[in-house]
Amino acid sequence: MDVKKFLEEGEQHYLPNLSVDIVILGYQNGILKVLLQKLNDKWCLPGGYVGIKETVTDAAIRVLEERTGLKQSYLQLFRVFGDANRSFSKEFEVILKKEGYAWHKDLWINKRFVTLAHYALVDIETVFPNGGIFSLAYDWYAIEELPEMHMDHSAIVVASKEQLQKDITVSPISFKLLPTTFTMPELQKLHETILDKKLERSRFQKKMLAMEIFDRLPKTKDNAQGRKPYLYKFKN
Amino acid sequence: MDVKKFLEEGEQHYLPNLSVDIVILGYQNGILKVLLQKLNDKWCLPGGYVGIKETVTDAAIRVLEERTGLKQSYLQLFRVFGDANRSFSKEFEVILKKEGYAWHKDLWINKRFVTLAHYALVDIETVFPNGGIFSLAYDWYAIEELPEMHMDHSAIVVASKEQLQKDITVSPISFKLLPTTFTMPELQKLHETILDKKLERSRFQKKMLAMEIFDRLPKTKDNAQGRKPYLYKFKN
DNA sequence: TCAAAAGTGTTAAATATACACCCATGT
DNA sequence: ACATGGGTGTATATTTAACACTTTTGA
Repeated sequence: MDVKKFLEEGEQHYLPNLSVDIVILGYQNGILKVLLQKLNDKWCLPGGYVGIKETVTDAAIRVLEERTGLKQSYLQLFRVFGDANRSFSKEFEVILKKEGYAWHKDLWINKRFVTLAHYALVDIETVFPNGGIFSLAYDWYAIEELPEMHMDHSAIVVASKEQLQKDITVSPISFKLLPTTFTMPELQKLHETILDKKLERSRFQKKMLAMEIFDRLPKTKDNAQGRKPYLYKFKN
Repeated sequence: MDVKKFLEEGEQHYLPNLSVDIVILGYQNGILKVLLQKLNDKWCLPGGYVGIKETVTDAAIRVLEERTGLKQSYLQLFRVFGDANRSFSKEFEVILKKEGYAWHKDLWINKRFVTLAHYALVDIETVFPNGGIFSLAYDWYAIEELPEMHMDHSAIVVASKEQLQKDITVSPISFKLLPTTFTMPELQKLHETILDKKLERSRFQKKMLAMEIFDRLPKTKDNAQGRKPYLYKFKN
């Protein structure tokens, strides 16, 4: 869809005042990262709108696929941001005027939007990022070193991390951030990164293995020195 | 606000396609109950819409107060129901025609609505129920014996109970369903009702007291026989 | 053969569970 | 005084935590 059509006809296709934002989380070099896109001079979360005949869940899946190329990922609605003056009107005014589109204040995208905030866990190496029709650029940012972001989007990122911290202690989902095969030390490092604290090696390993959701494969050899750890993959 | 004005001017005051539903939970005679209102021939949840300049949270608080008279209650958004064809158009058609209002299919309330499902915990004795402008009646129903309900509203009730079951095992909120003072046996009975299982007396008591969030008062005497249990109230 | 990292075991502490015992009250 | 229900203690099992020991590997 091109921008002109999106601006003029969008309100016929999407529910007004409702958006879907996705904190797409990846993990690389021991750092938790978020996929952001540049809009005007600041950054924002990948997002989109809910089609008039589209389920909210389907909208989130679609947006995630549009931005990453991934069809199957862990995707979870975790909060609703519904402040009374949540609006991108200022941002759109600048960018649309700059790009030469006919901006006017009654455009549907200028309205107040309640957003359904999701987070997604992806294997960063399998992602083919795509910035969408408006953004000038996209990039992965360390979640602890966010750039200046529009509106409440950095708060949404922070909230997603807090939610993820709760979720991984209850439910085994962290491996979704890793390649299909990984070692226990790698999984432990990931947990430590998410939880911002050291975990005890023996206990962590036992807890993970006790769930019996991982299959042990032969060994890896990517370590500088010391014993080579086993590789695991998620069962089924 | 009267019905005519609500129908004609509502779309100027509320966000379209977005509603707030609240599962208002009370506890009486050892039974968990939901406050429902009658719309046409079936029942539905108390609900409302989000004012154009109103926070989502404020909208939920307002709806809860409108229906119960309560200003301070435990209120929690727990899920979003966003199916593509969620609409009350059929219900509104019947009821509005019956009541003699000018119904037409393009009325804003006939559209598809994404609903933000909340649950509230209230002391049932302090509630002054109010059915709102459309309903013919309101009543407390045992959560296990729901009447026929509109659309997905019974699914929302069921989902709220599941959420509550998770929440009370993690966070001490159950007492919000009781009067300001209560006994441990009463609190235990409440938990058993919510969780649908028996709990061991000694352990339950110790767990509750270990949290140190309740103050022990003198005794009660409402028991038929046996030793009188202590009364407790929530600290602060 | 030694250091580093991974895997496993062993013991102690903390929690959870089951049940027993004592206390207060009405009949 | 005894049956009933409430409060507390105790002994056991289970889970969590801390740390030690062993194995594998590269230098």
